[in-house]
Amino acid sequence: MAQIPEPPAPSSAVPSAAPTSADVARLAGVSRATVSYVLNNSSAVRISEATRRRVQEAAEELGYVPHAAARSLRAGHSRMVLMPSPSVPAGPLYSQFFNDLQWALGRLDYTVVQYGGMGLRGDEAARAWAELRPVAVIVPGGGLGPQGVHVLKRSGARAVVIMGPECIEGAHTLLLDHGEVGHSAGVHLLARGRRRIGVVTPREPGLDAFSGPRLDGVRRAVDGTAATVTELPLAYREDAAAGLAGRWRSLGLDAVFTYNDEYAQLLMRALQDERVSVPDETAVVGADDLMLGRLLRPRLSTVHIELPSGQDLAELVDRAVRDPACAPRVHDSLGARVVHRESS
Amino acid sequence: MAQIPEPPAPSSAVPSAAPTSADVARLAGVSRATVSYVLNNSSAVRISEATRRRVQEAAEELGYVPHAAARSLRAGHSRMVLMPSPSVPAGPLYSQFFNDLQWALGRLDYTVVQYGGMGLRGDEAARAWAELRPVAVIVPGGGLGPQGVHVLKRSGARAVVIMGPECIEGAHTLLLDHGEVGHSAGVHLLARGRRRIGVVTPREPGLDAFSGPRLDGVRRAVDGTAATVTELPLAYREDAAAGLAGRWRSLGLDAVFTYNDEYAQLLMRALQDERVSVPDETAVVGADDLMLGRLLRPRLSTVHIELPSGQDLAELVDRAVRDPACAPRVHDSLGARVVHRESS
DNA sequence: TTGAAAGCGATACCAG
DNA sequence: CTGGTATCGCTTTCAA
Repeated sequence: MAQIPEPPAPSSAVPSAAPTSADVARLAGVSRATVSYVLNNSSAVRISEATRRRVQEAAEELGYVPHAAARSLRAGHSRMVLMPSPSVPAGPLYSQFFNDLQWALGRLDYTVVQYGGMGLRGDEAARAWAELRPVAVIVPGGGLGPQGVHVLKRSGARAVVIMGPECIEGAHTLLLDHGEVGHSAGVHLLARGRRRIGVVTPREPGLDAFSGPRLDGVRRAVDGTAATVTELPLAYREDAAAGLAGRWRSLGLDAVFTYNDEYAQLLMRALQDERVSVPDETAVVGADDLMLGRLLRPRLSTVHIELPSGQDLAELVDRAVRDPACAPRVHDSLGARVVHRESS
Repeated sequence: MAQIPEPPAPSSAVPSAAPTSADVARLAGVSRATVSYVLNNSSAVRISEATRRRVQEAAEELGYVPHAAARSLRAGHSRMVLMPSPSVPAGPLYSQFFNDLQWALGRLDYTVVQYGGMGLRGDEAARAWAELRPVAVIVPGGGLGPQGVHVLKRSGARAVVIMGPECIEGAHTLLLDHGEVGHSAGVHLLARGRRRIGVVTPREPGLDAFSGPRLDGVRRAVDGTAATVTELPLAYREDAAAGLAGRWRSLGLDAVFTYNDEYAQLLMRALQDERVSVPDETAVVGADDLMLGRLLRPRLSTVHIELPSGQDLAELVDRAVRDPACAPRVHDSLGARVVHRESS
């Protein structure tokens, strides 16, 4: 099967096809098997130093890069940990967590891949993720049913970790009960003697998954007391905040819990521009304990959220991967506690 | 073809291996080829309605999920756009951009994958990325040489887009010259009559790639004038800011440009706690035009950065993929302009 | 110590 | 209209 050599490609044009291990083998004058042994440092077999060097030089010269898909197809598994990216731009809290996690999993020799699920919902998305045959999947936020988990496991995922409000059959769950966040805030405000509590919820779409439970948490806290809860939808814009602040006194509230510290900053600024005094007239409590809260005057009281560390989650994933028999557990995480500063 | 129903699998056990197209074919009583035709809606071939339904039902029943690696191995290409994730937690500006981009590429039927390169540098990393055989690679930040670009192209990447300070042979480049950011700020401060300019640079590692050029930009702006530039390293912590503010008057500065709005907020707060008046005694200019700047009092002057839209970049990628002959171009982007508010 | 060859799962060509 | 079959690039067992 004589092969006509291709003409040398012009240097700036599209380079000829990527070299395969067969090309390396040919150049080194050995078989593909030998190439594989050398390049993977296979300990099951001893290769002479001379051959080893010839292969390595050939690989270097051709700029050989192994084909991950072919490899994992053959191996029947990969070390890819898949993490669908959230559909809304993540906050600083999440970014930090994700970075830690990525680093920690990297140290354990996993490859973290953040995948744009794009519009697919729940069990639909699970199918798309399963096509990649990841060894583990970490799903931030809910929306994945037992069906989806099953699909993933069937397709080879040895661990499915859900970070969300409810635990799902078959999956490890990091129970992130955002209700606790609102609840803490509510309890705190009640204890400070506040009775008419406003709750700012973002008008921005996609945040409902968090803001809903946080609101409910406040409701739960005041349940059975004489206090009231008023929902205050607010877009993250100056004019919207000014509007809300403008009719603030007519609302007759003596406290407000905002979705997070950023909304608190927005509202507090608008209230101050309206000469509504904080905390005397209205107490303000934010959430997420961002740095900016410490920089406000008065300093912002906030609900600190203790996420599991990236390190911890990485270890959980690794354990589950190595021992798939290990029963999916529910981990009650997300400690929420109020950091009392000056605004309440 | 009577099929003995499998006993219901124990719900919590590891499911049996993922079904392949061969399993579907067997259950439907057809060949694997037919399965492939049906499931891909192949128009090159006509399949009877009856067969079509049988195949689809079989696939449904088995919970068949195609194997992406096998598919792209066979096809010789994928529609994966790879984007190495930055090594430092990204700011809000970048998050927003990335989300747009992901969405826009999704609409063009690409799959965006953010990949944790983890510690590998430059051309080393390129090899790791090339293993995935992506159809395009978008690299935020520099650090990739012509070699790396070549490796990627050889391995099948039809487009390599670099978002960084210098243009690289063979790659499309979005020239993000952060020097312009500092330059605008410097020019602005000079025009406002300031002569002794401090520049806050983050002590946090990993931000040097941005803060260095921004600092140099200010230097360039004052070059040939009587004005001076003083670098002020600052960690993003309250105590560090208080320390800097404490010795502020001894520095004898009449203006400061901070790395970004967040550092500006941190410093401004500390200055105000020290009764240093802004802008009378010291003008403050931030960068990135974040919402928080508008909420400070005095309102923060800042350098607004016009990133290319995710939409635009997605179209650039798509064009380059469809027509690889299209010469790599350098796109001068990142318009930087000062938004003058009250702090300067 | 090295080589030949059998697949991994999906697709597309060419016969029937 | 449908079924064999070669093939993508790589790993690994078995023979030489």
